[in-house]
Amino acid sequence: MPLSTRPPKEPALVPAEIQARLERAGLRRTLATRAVLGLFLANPQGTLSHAQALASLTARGLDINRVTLYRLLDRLAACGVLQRHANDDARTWRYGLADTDEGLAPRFECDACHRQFRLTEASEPTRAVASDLFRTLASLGHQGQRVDLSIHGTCANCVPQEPSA
Amino acid sequence: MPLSTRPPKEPALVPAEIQARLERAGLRRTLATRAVLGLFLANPQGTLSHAQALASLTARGLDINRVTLYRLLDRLAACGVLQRHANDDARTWRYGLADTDEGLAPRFECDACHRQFRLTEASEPTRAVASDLFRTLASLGHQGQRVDLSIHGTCANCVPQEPSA
DNA sequence: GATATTAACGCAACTTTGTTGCAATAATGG
DNA sequence: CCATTATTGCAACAAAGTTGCGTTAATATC
Repeated sequence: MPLSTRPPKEPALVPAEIQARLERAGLRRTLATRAVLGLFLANPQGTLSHAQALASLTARGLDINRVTLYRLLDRLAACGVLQRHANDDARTWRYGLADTDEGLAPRFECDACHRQFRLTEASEPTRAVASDLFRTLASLGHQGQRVDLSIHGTCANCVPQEPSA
Repeated sequence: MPLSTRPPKEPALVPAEIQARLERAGLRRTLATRAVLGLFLANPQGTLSHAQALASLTARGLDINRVTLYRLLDRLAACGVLQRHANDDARTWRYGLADTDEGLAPRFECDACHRQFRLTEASEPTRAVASDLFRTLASLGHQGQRVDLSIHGTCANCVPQEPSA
């Protein structure tokens, strides 16, 4: 069941990899940091906008200032825990857990409900294309560094054929 | 020589495909429309932000209102002549000629000079991945509609090893 | 060619999203 | 416990894009 609607569970254990990045960056363990991290860990393939994250936090009773959240998300992205990218449908940023392994998974966004998640099933071909592109770029004298693959469409929940009610 | 710095040439002939789309959408042939179209046709693989387009127009003596340009770019995107996508480095839109054929050309953006262009050379393996992704999505119950592939890196002009001066 | 219709334009005001300055607070190390 | 300094909250700011509305000018029709 992809794109679950249930709210993410409590903080959860912080994976060693992430813990290490936080420490290396000298980030403190504050209430906000743990809550936000918990948000992303509860749905590792999903992405959240600042507004969505704020709403989730508020919904669970955490009264985090909007500026604080902006800065926290920035910080987490800066130290490599989160990955930030532009939302293609609005002038906003979207954040998701950074790939800890080599996994370069394409992002899928539903144009109806605007939820996003990573397509880990397709990370293999994506990797292949990435290296192909890097080769092509190199032959032209350019230097490729980061490949970003995203697919827009309609998710299972929003496909008209499937009433699901 | 990719990413030429020279200003695009004059209006140029409007390809039939584009002309058809303009007419189908009932767009009028105004000074602004022709000028903007000329901008993109002069560098078919490149993309322009609103600000860049406005600067180019102003530079060649055309005093187009900024709101008018916003609306014109929207209109051209709406009727399928241009393609709009979010700029990954700033909260802005970027416009480029829409692919007329089936080709899904990845976009390359130089993180140093922020110029962008389409990598037409790499469209073959990319095309394969697109249909592959659609299959994967379908098997999960989702419906893929549009694939967007972008690469960030450093372009030949900005690679430190190559002085080029 | 004159006239009516309406897309396109220009201006000003507004909205959304994100950022900055700064004083107050609270993790963390000793 | 105390000092240090990352983090927070507030308010004010800034950039990019949008909306309302009266005016201009393509296009169609006579």
